[in-house]
Formats: sequence, C-alpha cells, structure tokens
Amino acid sequence: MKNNLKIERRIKNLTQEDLAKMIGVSRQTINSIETGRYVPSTILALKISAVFEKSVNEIFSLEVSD
Amino acid sequence: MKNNLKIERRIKNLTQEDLAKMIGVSRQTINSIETGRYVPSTILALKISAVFEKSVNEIFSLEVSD
DNA sequence: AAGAAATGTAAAGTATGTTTGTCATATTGA
DNA sequence: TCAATATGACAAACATACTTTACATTTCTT
Repeated sequence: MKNNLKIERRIKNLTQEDLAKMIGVSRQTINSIETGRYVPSTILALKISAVFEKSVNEIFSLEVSD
Repeated sequence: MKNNLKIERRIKNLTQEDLAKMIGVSRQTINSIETGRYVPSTILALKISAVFEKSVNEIFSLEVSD
C-alpha cells in the first residue's frame, strides 16, 4: 500500500510528531506508516483523513502486491 | 467506528461469503467487521471500497469513542 | 560549522486483527 | 413446513499493529 503522508504533512507544515499528537499515536507509528513498515488500522486512516481534509482513498492506495 | 457494509452488500446482493471471497479474507472477518467486533486494516478497507465503488469514508466513519 | 530539531530504525512488550474450526440461530425459498 | 442458505458468535492459534525507549543519521537554522 502506498501513501502521500509525507507530502500532505509538508502541505500542512506538520512534523511527524505534530501529526502523531493530533491523532493520538506515537511518532514512530506515523514514521512507520510513512516509510511503509506497516499498514494502519482504518480508524487511524480516518483520523489522518480528517486532519488532511482528504478522503482515505486520496491518501492511501492499493498496490499490486496488496 | 461505524460502517455501512450490510447495506452496501444488500445493494450489490452479496453474501458475507461472496464479499469475503472477492477480497480474499474469511467470512468471519467480514462478519466481525460488520458487527463491529473489530476494525479492519486500511488495506481491507480499500479493497471493500473498490468492491462497492465508494470511498472508504463513505463506508466507514469515526464515532466519538474512537 | 555547530547546535537543535526532525527523521529513520530497532528491540521488546502489549494489543488487536485474521484464520480456521465449530456450533447455534435466523432467514429464505420450494 | 422443511431444508438449504446465511448470519452471529466463540475459542485457539498466529500475524501484525502499536507503544515505549533508545540511539544514529539527516535536515534546518543561525
């Protein structure tokens, strides 16, 4: 699964830690999602979606390997 | 987290097992998501989104408890 | 260039998703 | 009504998400 987190974060000028605090997870969790080390739960994706005011589908997308 | 799975399934006339097979999970996984027993991964949400041709946000939504 | 802030990553532990198997109940259709 | 099909739910085992701590590396600011 791919994601635009880094880009969306830059648009809103948020650090990984800022975003983490906004949605109530650890900074490492954001980092791990961004670097593709793991796939977030749908609740997390929805919270991220709310922060960036974009749909989950606009932020996350399936790859062939999924 | 709430979801419209049951309604969307009815619209497309799919059983839990049909949907499960389409996205490659077990029937119990679909059942558990539908009845709110657990929150799916974002990959699963995106696959479900693809089946119903609706965004993840249209199918799943946050509740205050999230 | 130097110090501060931001990021990447790893290990260990806890929590939660997912599968398989199984059974009970509800719903549908002849 | 009877049988078939669909759904809800539980338990055990396993996989993966997530936290915390900690440290190294990169990027930013001056």
